[in-house]
Amino acid sequence: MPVMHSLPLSPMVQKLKQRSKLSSTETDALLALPYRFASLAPGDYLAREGEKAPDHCAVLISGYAHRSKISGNGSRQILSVHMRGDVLDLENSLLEVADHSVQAMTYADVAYIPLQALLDVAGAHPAIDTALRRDALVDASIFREWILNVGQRNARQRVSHLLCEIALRQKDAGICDGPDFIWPMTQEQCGDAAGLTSVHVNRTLQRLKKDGLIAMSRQSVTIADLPRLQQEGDFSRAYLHQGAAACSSCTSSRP
Amino acid sequence: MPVMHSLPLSPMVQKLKQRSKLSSTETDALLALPYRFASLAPGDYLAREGEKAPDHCAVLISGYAHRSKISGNGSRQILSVHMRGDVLDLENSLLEVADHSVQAMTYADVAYIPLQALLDVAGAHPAIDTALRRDALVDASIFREWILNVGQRNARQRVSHLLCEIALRQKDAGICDGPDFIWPMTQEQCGDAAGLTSVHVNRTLQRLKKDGLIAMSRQSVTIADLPRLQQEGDFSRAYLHQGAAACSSCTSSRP
DNA sequence: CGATTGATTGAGTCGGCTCAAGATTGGTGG
DNA sequence: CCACCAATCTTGAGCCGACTCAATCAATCG
Repeated sequence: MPVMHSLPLSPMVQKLKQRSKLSSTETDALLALPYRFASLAPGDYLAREGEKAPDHCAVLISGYAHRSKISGNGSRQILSVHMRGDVLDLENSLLEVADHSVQAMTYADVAYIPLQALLDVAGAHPAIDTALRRDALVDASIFREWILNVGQRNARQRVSHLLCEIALRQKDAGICDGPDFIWPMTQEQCGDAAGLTSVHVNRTLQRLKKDGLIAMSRQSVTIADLPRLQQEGDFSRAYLHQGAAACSSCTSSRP
Repeated sequence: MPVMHSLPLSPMVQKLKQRSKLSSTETDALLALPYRFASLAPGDYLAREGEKAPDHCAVLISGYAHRSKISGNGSRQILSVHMRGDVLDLENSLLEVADHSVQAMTYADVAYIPLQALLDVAGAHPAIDTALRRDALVDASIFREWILNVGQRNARQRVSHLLCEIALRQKDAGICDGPDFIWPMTQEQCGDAAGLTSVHVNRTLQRLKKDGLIAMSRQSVTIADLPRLQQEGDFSRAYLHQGAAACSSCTSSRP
């Protein structure tokens, strides 16, 4: 279990600071935002496709969540995966009606911030406004990479790419550091994220194990050979738009 | 052929007004923005993946453009299609380095607006800021729908869905009205957008024709049976977020 | 006019799906 | 502590949608 911060919103602030410069005044303004705390169980909804958009914005304090849409024939597509520090509902809140659902994937804690309070703080501090806008743009960049992932890559590449993204983002978020990281999804969910069936995900993961790229236990994954997994998954971290802090040794090689 | 407005930026203003309320002062401020006019040929780049993000923002005045990314094995994924009135480069400009390319698909006219000028106008007029932010969120919503499209639907559904989206958006943009609309893409590009090969797109289109859903000539498509095509393509226009201009909780407030 | 790009057609192949049956695992209550 | 149940994971066999590889036809344009 992740360590609980004395200030629940600090993971969010930390994340925003990685891409945008924030003064201590601005940091304090964010940390002082009002919020309502809630604990969620796996499957609990933060927003529902088709319903009126909520008038608050949720920040993930611990645990994992995902966005998803359901197609007409009933199949589910997972659109993104979220973790500690991620801002979840600005996407839906500023539009009239939610175009996708947001659900907890694990037990999770969230802070609901009244939308108006967040907008007021952004209005008072241009740097915060920029930081939030940039955060939304990075989300959009990740969506674009996922279109490429499901549209152009084969099963092995898709699964490898997803593994790399979750691992890298956990590292960036300070959730874990070494080659081991938390794998919050079932194979079914992994399939829904990659546009594959769970059966095929299973077989693909087995092959990755056999080839010495990863090792899995129930709740976590060990990446045995990150450079090779990145290459296999055609993964380049550029789309995550993490600042210049990126270590060149972690960057992969896409021509 | 679209009528050239005396004020080149008016298609953009028109589009923003469909989702956000703008006063005449704000409208005038947008129309008075400085810009540099340019004519592009098919294939010309507005931004290149991997290059430093441009310091201007492009507005499409006429013609069509698309966003794309190239995968490691050289295949291209088209991420979105754009038409008259669309704001193109805010996505890339506010981040350090472009994560995708933007190219003209047809002969096209664009207005390059200096980024700072646009940001200044947004800073001075909260409603414009909201409108631009909402525009970016709608783009993100379309990305999400495309993930669902390539991830969960079969070839016939994907192509039908794409046809519906282009047709509906052209109608919303006032480019055409009846069942006929402009089809700006080659079958190759259609394939890259849908995650299919051009060969399979060809066969899929033929079947749609044979089934009486569409009729095609070189540069345009006639949708013979829109309701049925929408049903075939599992298309619901909700994700385009048209007609949200009355979102009371959003319009009045914003930093 | 060739030359080039885009559309069309055919035949053969395969990656990932479907369907169906077990094997593990984790949680629950007696 | 064990029995039981519900998810989840695993494995096998067969099939099909979409791809690949080629060749041909049609349109556009210097």
